[in-house]
Amino acid sequence: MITRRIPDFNLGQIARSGQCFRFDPAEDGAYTLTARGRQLTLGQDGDTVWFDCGEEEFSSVWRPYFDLDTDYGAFKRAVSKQDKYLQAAIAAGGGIRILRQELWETIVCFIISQQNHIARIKKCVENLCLLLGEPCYNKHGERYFCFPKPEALALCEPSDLACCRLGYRAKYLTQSARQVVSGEVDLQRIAALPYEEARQELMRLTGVGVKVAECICLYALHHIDAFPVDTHIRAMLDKHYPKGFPMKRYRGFAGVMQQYGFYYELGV
DNA sequence: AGCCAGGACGGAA
DNA sequence: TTCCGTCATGGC
Repeated sequence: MITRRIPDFNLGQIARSGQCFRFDPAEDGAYTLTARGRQLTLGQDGDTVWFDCGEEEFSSVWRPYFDLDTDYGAFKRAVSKQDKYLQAAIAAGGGIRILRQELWETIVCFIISQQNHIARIKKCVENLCLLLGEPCYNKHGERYFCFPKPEALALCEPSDLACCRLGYRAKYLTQSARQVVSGEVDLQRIAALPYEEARQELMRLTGVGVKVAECICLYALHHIDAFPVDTHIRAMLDKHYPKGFPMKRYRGFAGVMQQYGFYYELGV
């Protein structure tokens, strides 16, 4: 068991922030997270966070996953005092962090996310893991399912995924999986590219447009200057930034502000 | 009971 | 280029 005092960290906010769809509520406000081929239970009491794992796993996996070496207070202090909207967003969701999720998993999840509700996205992802994910066992001997590898999806026809209720997105997944397995799209290479080039390469995948590509850049590749505009952010921009969002002020980390805004717009 | 969701695609103009 | 109809599904 690892415990750390972590400022600007709120587990509930992170779990609800819509970046990762594999947080499940556990006992006493704790969460079980399935990610990076593992399953972790973690919880929080005030600014003290506990991780049910050893020191080595914490340092090599979860510290980078939750971006714990970054000072989010600095991001928040960069927000203009006159910007009442972002100040309120930070007051509501200042414990959010930009995660470092696996690339392939993020591609699949955000292809599923298009024209879909978060609650149903979670269900679709869960269905997919049950159908095609490898069964694993956590440290308590409980079975769970890892995220399906591209090879498993590439072997499927869209009709094979019918039980996952993905709708028209099923064909996007099988097609993208084949592009990855064939090497037509090289994820290893994309992971090493700068933001603009990574975004462009990701958009070669079937079912990945500008918005989804930017989500992947932000939530997997940690290009925190990516600024995905979905319906919620569109509403935020129209209502509160009719003259345009102050991108220059937040150059280099606008994606963090996007995430505060998104969470605030969700109204949770 | 509809509305709409973290949009993308293909074809038309 | 931009614009528009279409695509599945079910939570709310």
